[in-house]
Amino acid sequence: MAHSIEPNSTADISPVTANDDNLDEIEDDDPFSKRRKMDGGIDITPVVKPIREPRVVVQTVSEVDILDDGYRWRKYGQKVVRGNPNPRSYYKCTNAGCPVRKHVERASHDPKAVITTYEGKHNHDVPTAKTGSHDTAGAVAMCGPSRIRSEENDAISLDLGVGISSVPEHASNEHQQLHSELVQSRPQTGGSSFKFVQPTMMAYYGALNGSMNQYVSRENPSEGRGVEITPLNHSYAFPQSMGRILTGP
DNA sequence: CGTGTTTGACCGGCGC
DNA sequence: GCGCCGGTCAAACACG
Repeated sequence: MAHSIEPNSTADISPVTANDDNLDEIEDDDPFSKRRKMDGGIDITPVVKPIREPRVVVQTVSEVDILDDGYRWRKYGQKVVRGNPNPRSYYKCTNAGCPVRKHVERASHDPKAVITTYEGKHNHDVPTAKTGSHDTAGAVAMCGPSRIRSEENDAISLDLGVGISSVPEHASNEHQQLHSELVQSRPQTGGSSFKFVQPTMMAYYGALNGSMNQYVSRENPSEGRGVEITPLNHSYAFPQSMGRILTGP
């Protein structure tokens, strides 16, 4: 049992929009600021910062936990959390000034299910190739679904459209959050209560920062739970990753 | 040499 | 007030 993520019984696709009334205050400056200063430093974080980062949870079925979304991540920690024998890894975007973090953990009941939680918005373009070492010449200033690059590896490619360029000057932050929160919350202990969306075929494109969050779900929403409906046979453009996007407050 | 990973410790929040 | 748990930092280490 554990926290069963069963879209089956619960509504899997229900726009939650929990508190969209306040979700707006997205700080595009620096959502995260170090809050603690241990070495005698004075904490310079006067105001309470209700961290309201857009949080996108993507569940994928894969043997690798590396979801290659085109960005470079640096692991900064790993911890075993309760309710899950598998350790959770913490990553940060290596781009300077990019506050985006992501947590990766495997579902306790599904060794193949990888839950990736993205937090924050990238304020830069995708570095393109990871090892290409080529500048971001082709950084694709995309504003929407664009590339689903699959590193011919085991890494999964996921495109979380980002790019501040998408939203030129509408920094007025309208309620541009991911309304894509789909639901499935489990008020249970040790469980995780999150909402998830399931694009089924991993075709999800969410513009974190922007006014656009579009998920493109290929095929109809299967009702399978974590189902690995993903054809692991093909070296398809999208590898074995069918993901569900979950977003939580 | 530079970059990224690993690992232990520490801090802060929350619940009891 | 105490203890637990999640999250983050920083030093050391490994690899390319």
